[in-house]
Amino acid sequence: MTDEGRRNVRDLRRANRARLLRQLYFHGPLSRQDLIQATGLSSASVSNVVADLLDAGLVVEAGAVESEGGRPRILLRVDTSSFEVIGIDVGETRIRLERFDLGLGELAALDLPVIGGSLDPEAVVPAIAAGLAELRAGAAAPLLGVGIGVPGIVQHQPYAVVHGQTVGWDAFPLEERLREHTELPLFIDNGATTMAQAEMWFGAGRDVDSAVFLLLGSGAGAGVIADGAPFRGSTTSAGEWGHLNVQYQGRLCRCGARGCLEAYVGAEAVIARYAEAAQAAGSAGIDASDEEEALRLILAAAERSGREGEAARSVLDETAVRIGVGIADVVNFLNPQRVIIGGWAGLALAPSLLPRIREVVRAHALRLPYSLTSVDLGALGADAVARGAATLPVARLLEAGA
Amino acid sequence: MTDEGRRNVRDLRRANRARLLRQLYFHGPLSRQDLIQATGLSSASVSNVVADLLDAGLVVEAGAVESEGGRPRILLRVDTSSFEVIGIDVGETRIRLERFDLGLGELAALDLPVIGGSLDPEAVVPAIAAGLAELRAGAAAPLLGVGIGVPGIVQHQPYAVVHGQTVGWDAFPLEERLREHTELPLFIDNGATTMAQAEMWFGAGRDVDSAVFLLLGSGAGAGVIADGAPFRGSTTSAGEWGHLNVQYQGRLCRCGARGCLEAYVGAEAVIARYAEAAQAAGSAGIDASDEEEALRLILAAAERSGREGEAARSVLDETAVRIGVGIADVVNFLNPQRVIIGGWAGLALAPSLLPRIREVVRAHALRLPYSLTSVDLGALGADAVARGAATLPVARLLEAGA
DNA sequence: ATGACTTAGTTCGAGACGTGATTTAACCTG
DNA sequence: CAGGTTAAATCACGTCTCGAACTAAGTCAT
Repeated sequence: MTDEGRRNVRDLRRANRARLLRQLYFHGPLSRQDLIQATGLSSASVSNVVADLLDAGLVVEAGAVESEGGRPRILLRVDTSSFEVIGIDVGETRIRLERFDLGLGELAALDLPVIGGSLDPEAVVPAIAAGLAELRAGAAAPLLGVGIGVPGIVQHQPYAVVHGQTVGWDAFPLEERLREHTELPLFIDNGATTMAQAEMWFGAGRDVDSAVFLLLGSGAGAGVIADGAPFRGSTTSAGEWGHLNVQYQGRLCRCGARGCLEAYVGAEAVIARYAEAAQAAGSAGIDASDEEEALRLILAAAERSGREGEAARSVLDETAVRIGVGIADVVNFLNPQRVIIGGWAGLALAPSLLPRIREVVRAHALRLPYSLTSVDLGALGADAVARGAATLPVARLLEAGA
Repeated sequence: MTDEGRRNVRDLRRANRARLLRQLYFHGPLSRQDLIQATGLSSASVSNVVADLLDAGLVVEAGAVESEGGRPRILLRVDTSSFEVIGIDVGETRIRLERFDLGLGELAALDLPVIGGSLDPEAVVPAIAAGLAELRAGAAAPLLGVGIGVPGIVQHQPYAVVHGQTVGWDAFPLEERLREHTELPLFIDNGATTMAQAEMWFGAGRDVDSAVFLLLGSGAGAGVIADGAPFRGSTTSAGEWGHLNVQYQGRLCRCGARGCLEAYVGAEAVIARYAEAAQAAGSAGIDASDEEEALRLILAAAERSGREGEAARSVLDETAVRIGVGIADVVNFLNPQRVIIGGWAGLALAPSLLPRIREVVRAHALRLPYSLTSVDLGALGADAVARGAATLPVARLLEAGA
């Protein structure tokens, strides 16, 4: 039904240029011969299109492969220094800005703490603007654009508006507000989706084309990749994994509903549940300055014997069970080739909970989709959201082929 | 990452031919002028491509539109009599075969009861073969193919194998087995997906491009449409809505897990739950020869006063609540523009339960995705599965443009 | 009835593209 | 340095879409 697509011969060339560029970006360096093999185009066309790309400065020669009796193959690669991009992770506990080259090699980074643990959108805009200015100062190549991952649903109408129901962002016009501070192209998307894109390009999803990436931080979300591309639903709100209902009339979630997964498995929820359990057990609970430390203390407590350890182990076990059930839902409903757990809280919790999580998934998923999937940890660490945000302008470039 | 797509100028023509054919199929009859508007192609190209389609016999002239001072526009439409297709619904309670013209107008139908309420795959194959032979007898045009909707997960490896965990089909090689009886092209897919396709083309999804269709029969499944096309996951198992976990350690589901939605909302589950409730209340329960009658009796009982009515109302109310929660999950996670309830049980239950279902969805869904969606009844009735199956060969024709 | 006007559809020449065949380039071996 | 081998560029050809010119088929005023 979409009215996009090739119409005339020039669109055809654009598509073929994009195809070669993409191949070189993800599998380069390659020779022209390799490109013929990989794309099915004729040698004449590959020569022509490569000449285009060389002229545009997007691709450069990268040495030659040693000859085996004939003319040696000249290798080609994307010139990663031809453009730079900026990726921003607007998290509930901090804002992280990073500058990358076109190949997503990190060039500079900046961490801004969120003041008072509250993500006031009115404070976020000037913070990002200042960070952007600082990062741009060192750039050695034109900036392709700025990608931003946010903790909420993004609606393009046509300028990005963010609905962060759980962090108090009510239809905040982030794109328009940032537009006052910069003329750079802006790409705003849900943070879980950007994380998913980063893991697909460079991490745990490199070798599949359908996967679900769980972002466990203060809350819980997911990025869904289908057929190699982000699945966004009719707005971009697909992937609100944290608000699957796992318990009828269960715990109250900060979204206002009862029984959401996020009310059990996000860092905020785990900490709250531990506080309740500790109180019930008559022990002291924990005293931490922030969520990351609190989570570390709970994990440490679980190693100890006695009532305190018992409470921590029980809270963590239920966390694993709820995550496992949530993953089984995803496996049954979306049939991904892989489920990847990421986010700072996910990366902190999963190493010790993974066996239990897998056990629960096995018990609750249908046999066939279960047999075709696996549950693993993210490969990129906690900066995957910012890195994935930076892939957005690059993806645009690869699609356009210029 | 996909390696499909246009390469040379002939592929370009094929794509444009497909584009025009598709436009005529869904929005015809149209004049060449309308096609220029709709596709953005030049008048010259439209003339050429239309000439192709006329030569191929796929399109015919269909009168003219009255002139407004100039030469009248000649209308074009797809010749629906140029091909016929067969669609088959393999349901848990019956097998339905239908023959259609290319425009999915029904030409003939055949209903085969499932003997003994058990869907033995070894009995299904000869039944389908016999039904096919009977239906083909009356065909007046070449048969484009046979589409089959089945109650289970379909894996193409490369011939369709059906995993119907809840009906006891264990990797049944349906395509190979049917191949022994017919040389017609076979298109096998999950029944919920075919129903979704039918509703998208001709029913409740005509004006959107992202929707979820719930198939409530003996069990419960869903067909997911994203960007106008069926979402199939890495195999075709996406959409196993009935096995979302809605209650930790809840009722035992026939899939073997506990707390699946299907253990609460499928006809089989509703009848079982009513039997338990009636027994607990000391009333007689129901005595019906099949599931459809049983469901009717329960709905009728809910209209009566007294303990019996009370039990029925309570069972139906929980059914509505569970369906509502299951829909809220879908709304949050996939962000569809519409959620449509279909299937014979869904169509029987939903009229009376819809207000309660909507109330529960509202309470459990996030505000934004809730505000962008609606929950409604299917528009095509219970033969949507067979009709949707028949769309599969047609979809192939429209994609190929010849 | 006639001719001016209007709109629909076709034809024509130009420009762009991809392809297979041919030619040129660059290396190796003896 | 000649003969062989493989890579890359070039050429001639066919196909495509497009804009413009042209033909077809109506209406309307006179």
